[in-house]
Amino acid sequence: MTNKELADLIFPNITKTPEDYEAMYPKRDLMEGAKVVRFAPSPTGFMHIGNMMSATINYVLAKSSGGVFFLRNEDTDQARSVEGAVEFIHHVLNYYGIYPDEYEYNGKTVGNYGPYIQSERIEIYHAFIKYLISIGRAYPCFLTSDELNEIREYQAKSKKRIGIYGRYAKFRDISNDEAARRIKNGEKYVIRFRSKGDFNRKFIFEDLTKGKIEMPENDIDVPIMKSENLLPTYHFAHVVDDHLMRTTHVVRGEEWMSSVPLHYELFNAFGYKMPKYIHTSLILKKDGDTIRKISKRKDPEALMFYYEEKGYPTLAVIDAVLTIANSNFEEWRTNNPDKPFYEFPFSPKKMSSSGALFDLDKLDNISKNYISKMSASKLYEEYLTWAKKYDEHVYELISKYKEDTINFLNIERETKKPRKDYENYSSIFPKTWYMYDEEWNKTISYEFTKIINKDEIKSIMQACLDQYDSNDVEEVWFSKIKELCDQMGYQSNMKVYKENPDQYKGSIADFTTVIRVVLTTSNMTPNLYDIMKILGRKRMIERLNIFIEKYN
RNA sequence: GGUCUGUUGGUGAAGCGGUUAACACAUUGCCCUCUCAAGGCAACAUUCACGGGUUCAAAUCCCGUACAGAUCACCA
Repeated sequence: MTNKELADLIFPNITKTPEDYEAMYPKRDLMEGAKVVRFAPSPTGFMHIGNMMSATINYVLAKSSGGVFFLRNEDTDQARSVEGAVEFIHHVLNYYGIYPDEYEYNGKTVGNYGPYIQSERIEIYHAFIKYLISIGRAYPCFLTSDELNEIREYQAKSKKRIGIYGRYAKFRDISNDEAARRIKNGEKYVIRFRSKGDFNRKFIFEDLTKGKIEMPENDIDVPIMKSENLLPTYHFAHVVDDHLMRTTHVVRGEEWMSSVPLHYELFNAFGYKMPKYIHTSLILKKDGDTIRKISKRKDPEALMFYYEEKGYPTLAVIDAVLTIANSNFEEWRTNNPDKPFYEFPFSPKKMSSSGALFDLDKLDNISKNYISKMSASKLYEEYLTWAKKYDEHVYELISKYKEDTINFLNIERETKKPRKDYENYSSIFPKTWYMYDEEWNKTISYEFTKIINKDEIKSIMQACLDQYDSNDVEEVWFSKIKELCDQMGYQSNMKVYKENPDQYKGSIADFTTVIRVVLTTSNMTPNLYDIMKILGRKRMIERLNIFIEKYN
């Protein structure tokens, strides 16, 4: 029996050849230097920060070169597929504005190089496998999992290289007739690639971030098609898909480095040119004293749910990711504060070659800067959108008090050096809750610093309210406060006070703290003048009364 | 065990044979100041994992060692 006959026996219904597909998916007509890249997650888990980094880099690479960014769903491992994972991928990409040019979702396909879901490409893979069998570069292997385990154990024990190669490839050289007999017999089998490599020979391949790397040739007969669902393995799908989809640059995790020799041989077997590779380093996490790969199970910040729930601005997250990915992004960002991130000239060479710790402090800092530069109304919109999804109570309050909320968020905002006190939307309410009357029914503790005499506080408040005129500009208001301060035995000049603190009941700081705390319960708030203006006389009196009632 | 990669401060890092070893985050201190936030200023690696070599000169080049990570599935 010839190879061709064996191939026909295994794939009787496959009539197309690699050449047919070659014609169906011609080279893309793009400008010189345009990069074709892909984000190809497998829905075996929810999208995590590493995926995010990969997606972002791909997007930037495509956008900045006038190329194409497509999304491919790598769902060949159906046993491990997680419900909702695909939906979440689309959600995240959409949420962060990383829109693929080509994709397939909910029955809709965009792009001419599909299908973009691997399980729908099974016929294509079969045509390529059939071809390989017919030229003698692939064969059915009937090794059972018990046999496989035995081989592995033996190899481990005798310190040999692990894998199916050389004499361990038991079915590599059986006759086609025997293979056919076993298949007709109903025996389970996988299709393995027939490697021609020599482990003692080296080849050099160039990774765009790590540089030239010398590696031994592959000599392992890896499975390219699984026995159960007849789907290809990752390695084979990668070669077929990225060739037919005309990918120019493959961005993938460092863990794939060691399969480069295999991919190299696979591409060569078809006579195809390898794409360029950008192997990105892992994102690590410091756990006590040890540094390890970030874990979806242990580290909440590993999964993309985290950032959305906390309410980080999307662009802040992207900047944080790019800061880790490319060492000169930060510099570019300070020089180009308003440019969209995808205009960043990403350089694979500038990627760190060692793993980086994902630094949440850094994210907070980037995020604070972003939020401080938003207009109050824009911030309000974002805050509202976030609250609607993640905090109903806050949503109701800020909807009801829209004007107050915007005015409050605007305090010390539209200035050259705006306040930077919110790193995400979920951190706003804990710092602003006192603006909402409804919240005052809950337990209140007043955080006074120095003056704690109830009657004294009452008279200070009374005096300040008597003098309060909402038409006063800040300077006028404050000079009135100072005047009262001095009249009541406090010192309005901090310098003078510090020289002889014993001569006064307290300083202007102690004096204003009284007003601040009675009105907000907190001794740490933004500008008092603005807060009083937003509250208005009526509410200030109410709050004084609440104080008198509750404070002992 | 084989194969590959890496190792500059608490973190991300710049550096590519001669620099006071950038910058950013964090931390600490001071200043400013009605609190807070912000801002300003300053401190924080006598040294680039270790050992050897090349050189007038090494974080930078070479060799070795140690340590760390990745990978060696019909998972991606």
